[in-house]
Amino acid sequence: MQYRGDSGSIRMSDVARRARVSTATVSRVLAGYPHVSTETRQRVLQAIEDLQYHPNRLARSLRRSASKLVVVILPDITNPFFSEIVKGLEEAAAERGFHVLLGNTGNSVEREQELLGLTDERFVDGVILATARLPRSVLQRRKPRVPLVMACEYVDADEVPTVAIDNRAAARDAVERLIAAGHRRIACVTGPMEVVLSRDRLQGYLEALRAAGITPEDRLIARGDWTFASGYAAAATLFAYGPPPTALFCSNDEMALGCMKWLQDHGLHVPADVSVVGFDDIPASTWVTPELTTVRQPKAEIGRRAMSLLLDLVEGRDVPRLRVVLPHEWMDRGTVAPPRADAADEMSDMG
Amino acid sequence: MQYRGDSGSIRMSDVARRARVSTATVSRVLAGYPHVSTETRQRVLQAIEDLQYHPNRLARSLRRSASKLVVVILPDITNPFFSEIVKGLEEAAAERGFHVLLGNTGNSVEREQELLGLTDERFVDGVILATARLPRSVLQRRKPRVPLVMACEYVDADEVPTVAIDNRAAARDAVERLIAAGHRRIACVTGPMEVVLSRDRLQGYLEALRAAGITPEDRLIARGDWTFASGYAAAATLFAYGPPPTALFCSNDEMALGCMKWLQDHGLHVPADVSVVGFDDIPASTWVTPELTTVRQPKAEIGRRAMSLLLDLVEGRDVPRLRVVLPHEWMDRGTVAPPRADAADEMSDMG
DNA sequence: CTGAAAGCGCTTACAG
DNA sequence: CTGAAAGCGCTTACAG
Repeated sequence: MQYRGDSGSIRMSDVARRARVSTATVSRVLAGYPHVSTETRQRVLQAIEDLQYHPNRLARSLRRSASKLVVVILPDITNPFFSEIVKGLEEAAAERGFHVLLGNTGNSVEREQELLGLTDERFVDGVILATARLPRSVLQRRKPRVPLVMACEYVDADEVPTVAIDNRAAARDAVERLIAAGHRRIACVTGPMEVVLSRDRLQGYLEALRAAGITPEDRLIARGDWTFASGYAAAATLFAYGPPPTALFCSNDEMALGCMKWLQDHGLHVPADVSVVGFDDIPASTWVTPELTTVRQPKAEIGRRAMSLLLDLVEGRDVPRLRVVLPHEWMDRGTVAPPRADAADEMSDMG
Repeated sequence: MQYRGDSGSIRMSDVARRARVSTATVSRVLAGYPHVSTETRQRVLQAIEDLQYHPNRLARSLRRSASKLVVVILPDITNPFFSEIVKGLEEAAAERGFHVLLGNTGNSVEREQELLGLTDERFVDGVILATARLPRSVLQRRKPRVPLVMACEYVDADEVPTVAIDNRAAARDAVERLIAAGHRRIACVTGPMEVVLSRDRLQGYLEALRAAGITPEDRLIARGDWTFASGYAAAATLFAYGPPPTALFCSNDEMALGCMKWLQDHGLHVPADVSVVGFDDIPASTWVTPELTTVRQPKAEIGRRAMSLLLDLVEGRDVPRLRVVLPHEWMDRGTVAPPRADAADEMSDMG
């Protein structure tokens, strides 16, 4: 194939020979080092141009022991939530002359390990971890070869730098809004319980109920796995028996959309019959009718802050705080309304 | 920070010293080279374990002049279409012992150049290009340092390896279905005209119309940029004046969803009043009600084939064909119906 | 079975 | 202003 023809890859020494200088000089020209005579510089530049020379980045990185490369480990690029996070990460990296490469784990622990391996092998200067399926014991045991910052997720370990919102408070807020609208039979669709975020959001839900004097019911808590399909299935479960919930609080938007679909498929109107609240504010939350009411995470900002924290660590700067908590925002759209009067009646029967 | 404490990174020579062997031997153990005495192997393994040694991948790659790393350049990870492509790519890479890292251009030509630069600098062994905003002249002028395969997109250049569907045929098929359902006033929402894919799909649309003896009307062609918002805006344009279309053929699903939203917001029913067809078959196409009828691309398969083609080139294997065309599929869901009788009447007036 | 030595392609003190 | 030389951390013929 024509692509194998690079066996004779051009090296710096080729440029040096052509320009009749040493490689040291070529290197200096490339680095923009000031003390090089204009004439020599010209010759070198010309030779580089003639030869279409590109420095070997592997060699450079090895020598400098810095690659100016950061890897971002994502659980699932399928999840639109991460798109904006990545945008923020990339912005902040570009500003400081770093490249970012994305590693997709597809929720596989092995892939996550493999990608973290890239950092053990010092192939990159730093890593952003936007997932943590890896048991936290493993994460703590690792002695990081390069700086690591967690975005969105966190581990309880004291010293892992993290940028995220307060998930518990955000969930509590959301459920309080439902309660304020008059709901009392509020169901919760959670994410996988192995993920701290899911536990936090469930926690917030429970806190809000208790604070309002509502006793949580097991039957009103359904577990999903973040996907649309799992939201759809969760709704089916929640409406299977017993007095049905009048509102659903979902741990992410995709599951909330799944719930809405199930409700529509079964002749229930949102929000007239059932209110639905999501979490994250992904683009698709405004693609449906009615548009989804949700808790917005400042995604781009999380990305920017996480990257800038990481690069501070990479560059050995002084970092004031290792944990950054960003504010969430209530996006009041079309899926929350007061419960129907008859639902309220039922409720007073129960009370 | 604790993270800077790696100044004294463990090298192979440390392992060698501790195991009382040469680095050559350590390297052999690591490589699983057979002719090493069991005893020596044990000592080396123990030393590696004790020291928590990880080989420096930069050094290894430099020496071997192969990194076992492939970079995938994506226009926009926001686009769910690419998620499944990536899944296929990763599967095929993993099978053959390669890592894949994702590079997101965010539709920026500069970012695309930068990422291609990574290949000039031989940081990776190969590259998959799932976008090509770069003018094709540039792409052809480049003498690739490492193999490159295009996925989905293509350039007319004869010799760039490509895996994709036949976009023109797929679009023609879709529009023929609408015609078969009785539609004659069919609008088209295109992607950006700089992108070949958009031009191909528009071409297919025009071919289908002409083959049915329908004269294309400029006013029924609206240009979008792949986003939901642009689909929404396109619908507004198409229904602004003149006899309204009875069906919309959209160059991707996200724009189709935007059109559906506009129609719903304006009291028009899909598909009773207007039929809508998308392209790609992204997950969200089944999140809405009714579910979107669309043209499915075999995304995972495109990914797998593209990667396996790339790795064949990387490994210098013989490659039978440089261009692979995969079949598309018509996903008949809920957004296509015959036009209303009155719409048909209007039409005969025009005919 | 094992080691000494060269070399992958750069960069960077150290001289001059 | 410029070059000779050492070295980043590996791997791999070449000897023995």
